[in-house]
Amino acid sequence: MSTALPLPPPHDHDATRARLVEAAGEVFAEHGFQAATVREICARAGANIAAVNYHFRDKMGLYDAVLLESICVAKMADLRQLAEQSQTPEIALHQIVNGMLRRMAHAAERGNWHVRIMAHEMAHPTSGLDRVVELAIGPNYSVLRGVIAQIVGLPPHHDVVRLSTHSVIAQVVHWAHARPVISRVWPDLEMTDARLDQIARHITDFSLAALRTFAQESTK
Amino acid sequence: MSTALPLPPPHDHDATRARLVEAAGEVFAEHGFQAATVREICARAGANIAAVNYHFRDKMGLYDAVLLESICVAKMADLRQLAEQSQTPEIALHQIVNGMLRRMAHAAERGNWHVRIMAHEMAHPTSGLDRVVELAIGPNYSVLRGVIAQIVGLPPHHDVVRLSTHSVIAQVVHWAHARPVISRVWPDLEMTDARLDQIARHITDFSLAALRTFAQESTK
DNA sequence: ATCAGATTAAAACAGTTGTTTGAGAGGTGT
DNA sequence: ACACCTCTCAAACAACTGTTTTAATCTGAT
Repeated sequence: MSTALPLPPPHDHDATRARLVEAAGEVFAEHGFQAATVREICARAGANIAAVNYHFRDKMGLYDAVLLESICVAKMADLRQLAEQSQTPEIALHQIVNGMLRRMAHAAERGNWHVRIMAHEMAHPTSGLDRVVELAIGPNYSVLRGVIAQIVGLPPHHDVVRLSTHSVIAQVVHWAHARPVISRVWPDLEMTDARLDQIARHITDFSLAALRTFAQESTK
Repeated sequence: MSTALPLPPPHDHDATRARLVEAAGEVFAEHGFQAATVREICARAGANIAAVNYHFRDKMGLYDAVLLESICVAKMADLRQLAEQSQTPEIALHQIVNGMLRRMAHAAERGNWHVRIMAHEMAHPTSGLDRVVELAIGPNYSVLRGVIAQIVGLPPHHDVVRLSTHSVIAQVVHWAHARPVISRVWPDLEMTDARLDQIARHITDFSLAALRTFAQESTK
C-alpha cells in the first residue's frame, strides 16, 4: 500500500512539506476531507505522523494548503489568454472547451487530484470553497461568459448569456463528474485522445448551434 | 441536534426500521458513507445504537437499504410514461427536462437526499452504484436516448445521439451538482418556481436548437 | 568543538468509531 | 400461569481518529 519514494533528503523543510501536500491531495481526492486520515497521508508521503501538525497547524491547515496549490494550478491554465489569442469568439469557445475538457479528463488519472477534490467539495462543501471559487473558478467563468456574450450578441449580464454559459460548463464538467455513471451506461467507451477530440468537437458544435439560433432570435 | 420524533410505538419492527432508513439517508447525504456515523443516524432516528446492527447487518447493510429505497423512488418517477404520453419528441424532451430538473432542485431541500447521495457516489463510488445505475439511471438514460434519436433522425446507437444525450443530461444535473459553485458565481439567484421554469425552458431550447441543426446535417 | 535552531522520530494522549454483548421488556400463543 | 419470539436498551469492546509530548537528530554559524 505504501509506495517507495524518491528518498527524502533529511531535514529539508520544503521537500517533506511538498511531499505531504502531494500525498494529501491524492488521499483527500479519494476519500474527501473527513474520511481521509492523516496517517495514510503521512505513510504515502513517507513522513512521520507529527509532520502534519508541525508543517501545517492541523489537518485542516494541510487541506487549505492542498486547495491553495489547486488554485495555483488552475490559475496557470488561465482561460483568458486562450480566449484573447483566438481570432473569433467561435474559435475561442472551441479552445476553451477543448482545454477544460482535457484538464478534466486527465484528472481521473495519476497525480491530477484537483478535480476529484472539487467533486467532494460539491457533495460536502468546506470553508475553503469560497477561496477556490473567488480565485480560480470565478475568473474563468467570467471569461467564458464574455465569449458567449459576443457570440449571441447580448450583454454578459443577460439571463440568456448566463444560462448558456452554464449549459457549456455543464457539458464539459459532466465528463469528469459523472464518469462513474458514464462508464456503466456506456461500457465500451475509452477515453483516448481521439475520443476527447470528438467530445470537445461535439460540445462546441452542440453549443454553437444553439447560440447561433439565440443570436438570430435576439436581433430579430 | 437531535430532533423530536413522532413517538415510536414500541416493538414495531417496520417503524424503527423505516425511521432508520430515513435518518440514514439524511446523514449519508450530508457526509457520505465513510464520514457518516451510526451514532448520529440513530440519534436522529430516536433509536438505540444497536438497532443498526439488529435490523441491518452493519453500517453497509443500512447503506444498501438506503440506496434500495433511492432506487424505488427513482423508478416511481419513470420517464418512460412521461415520454410516451407526449405527442411529439420535442414535447417529450421538455417534459423530461422539466421533470428531472425539478426532482434535482427539490433534492437540496427537505427529505430529498437521494440526489445528494449520488453526488457522494460520484466523488467516491461504492459497490452499490452498479445496482443504482442498472435499475434506476440506465433505463431513464435509454428513454432519453430514444427521444433524442427521434429528433435528430439517427439510430440510438449513433455517436451523435449518445453525445447529445449526455449534453442534455449534463445541463440538467449541473443545477443540482454544481449548486455550491453556482450560488457563489451567481449570488442573487433564487430557485423559485418561475426560475426553474425558465431554466427548464432554456435547457430545452438550447438543446432543441442544437439537435435540429444536427438533424438538418444528417439528412443532407 | 560548541551552541542554537530547525526538523524528525516514537510513544502516548483523550476522544470517537463500528460492532458486540447480555440482560430485559413487550406481546402472543398455549 | 408459563414459555417463546421479537425487539430495545445500556454498557462495554477493540480499533482507529487527530493531536500532543518528549527526546533525538541533523545543519550551520560561531
